[in-house]
Amino acid sequence: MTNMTSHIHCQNCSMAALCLPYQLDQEGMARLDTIIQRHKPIQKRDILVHAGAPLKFLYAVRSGSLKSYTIDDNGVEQIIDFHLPGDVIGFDGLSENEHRSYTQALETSMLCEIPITALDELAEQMPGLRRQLWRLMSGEIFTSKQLLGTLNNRTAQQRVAHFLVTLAERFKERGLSSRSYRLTMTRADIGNYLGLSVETISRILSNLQQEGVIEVQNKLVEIIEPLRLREMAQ
Amino acid sequence: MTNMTSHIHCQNCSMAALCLPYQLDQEGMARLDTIIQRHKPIQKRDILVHAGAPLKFLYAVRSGSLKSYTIDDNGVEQIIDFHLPGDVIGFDGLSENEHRSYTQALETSMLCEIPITALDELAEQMPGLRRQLWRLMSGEIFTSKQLLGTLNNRTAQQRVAHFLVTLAERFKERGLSSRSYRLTMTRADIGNYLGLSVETISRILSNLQQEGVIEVQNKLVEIIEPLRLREMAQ
DNA sequence: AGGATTTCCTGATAGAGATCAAAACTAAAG
DNA sequence: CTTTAGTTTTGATCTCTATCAGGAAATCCT
Repeated sequence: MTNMTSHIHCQNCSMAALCLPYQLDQEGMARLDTIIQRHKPIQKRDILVHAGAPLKFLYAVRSGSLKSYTIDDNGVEQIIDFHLPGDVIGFDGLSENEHRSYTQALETSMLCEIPITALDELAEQMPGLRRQLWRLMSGEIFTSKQLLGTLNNRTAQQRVAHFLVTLAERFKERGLSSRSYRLTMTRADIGNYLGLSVETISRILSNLQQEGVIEVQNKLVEIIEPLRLREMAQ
Repeated sequence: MTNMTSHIHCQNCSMAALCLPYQLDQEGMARLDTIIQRHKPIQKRDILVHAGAPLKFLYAVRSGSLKSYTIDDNGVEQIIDFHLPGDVIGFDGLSENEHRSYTQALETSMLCEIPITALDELAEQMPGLRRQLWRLMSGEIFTSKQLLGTLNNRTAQQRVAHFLVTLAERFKERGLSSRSYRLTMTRADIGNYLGLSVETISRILSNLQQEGVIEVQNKLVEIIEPLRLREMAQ
């Protein structure tokens, strides 16, 4: 074994249900597993993919978290996504065969590397895999369009509440606590993503704490009143 | 012939290059054509699909234009997309097998109806079709994420300029004039989509006209200085 | 550990765009 | 052709959040 993580397979991966193997049987998982490489862990601030680089692989997050962002004409970063375990990175690049955004680790993270051409061949033979690819892409289309609605016509407090609720839901899907979690991104990242200034994020987190809806201690968030928070998000 | 439009086929459709048949050969187009139904024209204000309805078909726009929107908990409409000829409607629903948004005609429009199950079977056999489906979905992911960046951290004028430029580009792709076109949506629709009030849209269109960048007369837009407009969009 | 750097918080001010209000215009319907 | 409903425009005011500024806390690095 050249790789200390080579004992990890789709068949025993806890994220399988969210990831590509969803609904595949044991044999299907085994076949998918053969084309997937376990990527060495990447460290905080490391960049996984650069915008413009040829798209050879999709990446599935095994552990940790990352952010994707573009850089506009003025050199300003615009965060478009935060990735958690089970998420697949790179779908936005399929149409042009190159990555359309940068993806950077927010903490030490483990990834699976999925060669596109092999995946295409496999999808031809496996209807379940094909359907799951459609599901994942479709879900990404839906969530990003829903986010549009969230950002438009909503106050700063509603946006932040929505962000916290959505994160909680995502952690729950992954078998983690939806009541308390750690933010791996900075306040500036959250602000950038939601179209708000750092100061506004900080103020609103403080307000939500004063109102007893959440507890915040640095990166740690505890949701005290989930229902009220959900109401605030509308 | 029971249908006055039954002589229209993918093989002679002017939108084929933007739509599903992209890169298919004559035989491929013919096969795709057999599963596609020509839908009867729908009138302005008619609703093509309701959010929550089971997703049996995708729709390709042949002519006309439509808007897609969700309705939030407060009953407020949130427009998430405008569809032009060649666009495929319904990808956001694949993940849950039901439509996630309402789609309404902005003017009399012609549509092609594509049964999902038949499309899946065809995609299994035709790598080119499969790849085009991926392209279209991937493109939709990219553009909606890019729009996020456009709405965040941008002024009202930049948003409107971006909207006008993007529309011009889309018309150009479709072989229409990118210099002058007709807006089929209301100012209120544009505002809703861009997260701005009707009044702001109206004021900014007036300003752009005063500055000589565009001419607006009711629904008709003429772009006088494309480069300056593009600059304004950043 | 100790200094350096980044991140976070809080206050004060200003400005972009929402909202309120009303009139002018356009399109649809009788 | 007249009426009516919907859309667009313009003006005045107000509010939310960006920006500027300073300091506190946390984290990184040697």
